[in-house]
Amino acid sequence: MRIGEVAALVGITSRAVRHYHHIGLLPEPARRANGYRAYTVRDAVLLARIRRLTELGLGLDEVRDVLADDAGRDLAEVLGELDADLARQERELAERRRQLARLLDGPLSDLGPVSPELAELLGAAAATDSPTAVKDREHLVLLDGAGGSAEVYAALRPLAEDPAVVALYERLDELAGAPADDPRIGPLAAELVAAVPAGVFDAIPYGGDPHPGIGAALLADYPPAQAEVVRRVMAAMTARMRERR
Amino acid sequence: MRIGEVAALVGITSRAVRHYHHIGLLPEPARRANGYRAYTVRDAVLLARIRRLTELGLGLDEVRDVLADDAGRDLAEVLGELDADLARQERELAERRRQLARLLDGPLSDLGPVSPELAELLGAAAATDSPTAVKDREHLVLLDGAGGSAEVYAALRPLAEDPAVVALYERLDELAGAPADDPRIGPLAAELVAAVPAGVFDAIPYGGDPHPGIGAALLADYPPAQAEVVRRVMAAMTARMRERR
DNA sequence: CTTGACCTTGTCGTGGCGTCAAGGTTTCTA
DNA sequence: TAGAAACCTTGACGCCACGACAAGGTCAAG
Repeated sequence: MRIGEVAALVGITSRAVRHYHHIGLLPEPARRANGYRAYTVRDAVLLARIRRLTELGLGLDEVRDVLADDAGRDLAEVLGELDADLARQERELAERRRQLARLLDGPLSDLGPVSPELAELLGAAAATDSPTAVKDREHLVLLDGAGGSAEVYAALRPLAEDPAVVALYERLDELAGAPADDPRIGPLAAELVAAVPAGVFDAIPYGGDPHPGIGAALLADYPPAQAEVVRRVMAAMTARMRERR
Repeated sequence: MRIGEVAALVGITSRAVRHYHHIGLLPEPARRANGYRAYTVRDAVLLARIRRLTELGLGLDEVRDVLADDAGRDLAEVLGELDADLARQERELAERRRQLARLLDGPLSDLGPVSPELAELLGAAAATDSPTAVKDREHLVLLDGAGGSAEVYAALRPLAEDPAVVALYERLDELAGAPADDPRIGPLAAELVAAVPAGVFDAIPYGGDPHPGIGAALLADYPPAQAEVVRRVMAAMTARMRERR
């Protein structure tokens, strides 16, 4: 048989057969005078075994191992491992599908896919065009990906529903062009801190300061006066969280 | 933020972030004086979205598409396709696991994993060390991989169980060193053809001659006298099968 | 001043082949 | 008898999402 014939017989491509030669899985057969490979029935039988094993999901080097020790004992062992592997993959797949279903079930945030808990919180929040409010929500989305906790969201719920919070955001917006020593900074920071429900501090998982660069980048994201407010609010909050421990 | 910080924040590796830059999925941020990349919160938010999408199983170019059209419409569409794809993969996985279970359930042939139907037939066949019998079974295993039919196996069942067939194989063995004109060839071929149950011809799916090289290789697998017997048996069988159509 | 933890660019490797490229051989057909 | 179609040969690159390594430069702490 020529290579195309043996390949068609066992149901694979000639390229695959050549590949098996290349990696030493199948010995090179004799050649005809014109250089064509001349396959025997034995080669075809071997190829058929290779095909069945690869179709089960074995890698080519696993196939080589199985073919090497002719004993069926090793085959059973490898197949056992393979089944465990497939079971694991199946679980992962099912898990991803569950995540997907949860995403498709709820409303799709325009900030991308988020956890259903956060999506619910964002949906409950008062609608506003305030730029700082939008930024704040982006930060929530960011933390959501970094393992945001449903308890924090629950604790934030009353804050999100409070219509008064919109006014606070708007006062923050007004500081966009203000200098870093604007007199409105102090009072606004104090009011913001006071607005945060006490339960939030208990819910936030406190795992030590992560990286100094992150806080700096957060502040760099705001114009000077706003950054100063944010700095004060964060300082007050971390201080209060440190008290708790 | 430096690259390691933003990577840790969103839960990926710095290498992945650089990769996203390389393929244009994430724009290169500004550099500090020392050449380090300086990431903003916006970058982190983008990376978090990328991470969530890739974790769902999207490819990076699909992620790019989703991020490109900011509309949530396209996202739902892509996620729908993705779910269909995952469902397909899940079915394939389950199918492979079923095959595996069937293999592990029955006895493992020393010729490698075969369909349970063929395994059953081989188990029922009379035990023998005859080389031509072994070869014959290898051919069955080969055809099994090429979509062997359970009906053929059922039709062969009485032949396999017949103790007289062992004697036929042994007479074929004896022709190993004989010349191509040995007088035992004719009678043996006739008896072999007569031994094949009529039902086999109905069961064999006849799809025209596949490739001439295959038959030639089959004959080349035998010494001259045996090859002549095989040639006659096959000629008789194909002739009878052609009659049927 | 060293140590160690970062950062930079660039390149190779992964798995199982698919897909050209640039030829040579064989066989069928006009 | 020529030419086209269908084979075959070796060789090399592409895929996908990075991991691992090399060979440096940078920075803060002890």
